[in-house]
Amino acid sequence: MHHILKSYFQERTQINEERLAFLSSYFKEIKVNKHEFLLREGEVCKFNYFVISGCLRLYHVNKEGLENTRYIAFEGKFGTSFTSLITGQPSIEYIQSLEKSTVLSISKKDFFFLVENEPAVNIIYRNILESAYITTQKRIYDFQGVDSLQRLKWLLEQQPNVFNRLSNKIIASYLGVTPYTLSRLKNNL
Amino acid sequence: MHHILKSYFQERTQINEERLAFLSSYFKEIKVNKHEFLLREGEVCKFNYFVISGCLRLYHVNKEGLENTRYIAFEGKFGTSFTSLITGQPSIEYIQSLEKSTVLSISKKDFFFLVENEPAVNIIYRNILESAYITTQKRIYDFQGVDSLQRLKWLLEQQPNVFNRLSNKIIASYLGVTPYTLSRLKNNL
DNA sequence: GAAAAAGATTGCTCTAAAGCAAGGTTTGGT
DNA sequence: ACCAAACCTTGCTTTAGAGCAATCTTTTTC
Repeated sequence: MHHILKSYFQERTQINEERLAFLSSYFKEIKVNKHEFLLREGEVCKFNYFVISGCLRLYHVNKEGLENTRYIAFEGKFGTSFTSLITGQPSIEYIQSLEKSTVLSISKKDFFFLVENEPAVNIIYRNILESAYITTQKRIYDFQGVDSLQRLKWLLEQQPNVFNRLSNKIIASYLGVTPYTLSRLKNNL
Repeated sequence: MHHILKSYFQERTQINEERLAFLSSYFKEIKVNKHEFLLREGEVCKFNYFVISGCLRLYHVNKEGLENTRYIAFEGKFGTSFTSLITGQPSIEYIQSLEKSTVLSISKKDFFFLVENEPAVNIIYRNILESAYITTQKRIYDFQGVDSLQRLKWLLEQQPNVFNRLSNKIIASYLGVTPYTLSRLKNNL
């Protein structure tokens, strides 16, 4: 049982060691290389991932071939394409590791079994959805109608990890600007 | 008990008449005029609303005074500032009726009581959060890096109610363009 | 550790959409 | 039904950021 997963549950629920050991038995540790894919567009997402080290990126490629990054899951966070996991439809987004990473993987079936039958996981799932709601509301309001320099400053303040650990190409696709523009913006910081 | 609320629960859960009657007793019908506010920026949100007729708009005003509309709840939908409801923090967004509307209101306390104690409401809440997740993922991917004409076409296809029932000013603030631009775009449809 | 590939920077040009102004239209209040 | 206020449209100007090309730098691979 990984101490990062343990803390994650203990910070958010009252759960005893026995239940923790039980539910953690459903997670399987996997190692992924930099730039490896855990899900590709068109595939149905069958797993939820909890990042132990490294990070996962959720992104979409539009018809013009333009990449759009929606979320980065760093260590200590869950990350998956919940839209595909929930609906069972093929995913429109990719899940890719951006660094050599270790993640815990749990199957969709097991995850939703625990959501129904293990109160702590029910709380965790609600928590994930609520956090996603709050984060996305913030992102919509802070991005729309705001110029790119302000968005960059927002990122620096709100998500310093994204700015410090990831390449400009990824940051640009997160901010919704071209790498050219991002490069220029950095001169104005 | 309102038949629209009844259908809402029956479509999403297995719930009997008795439990339905019980939980519906927590909702109180209120009438609001066009352009009336149910929540203003800075206030803590204390209610969840279910729209019977008319519609509610969730929007934010940024420091430049620019309005940004995030969500429209039409009849048969729940709508509130969940971020403020969940966190207990003052809301950064307004809730305003855009038409003469009838809504069912349930207090935050009662709502979360039912989420914990009435399985159907627990399912409904999860359902609301999951839908919000799916909708917002879609919106982020379909809006970012896409020009304004394509966004307008998307709206027409995905949310015809927004296009048909609301003023251009509101539609523009939903699409993230100025009313000038929207007016011109409509010539290119 | 060298070659290749991917990524970053910067000058220049181009374009989508913002911003302003003025005139026309619709809506709402009394 | 009338007046005021809000809203919509359209011509003109300005601007933020896209797109391309060339060069430089860092990272990956064998």
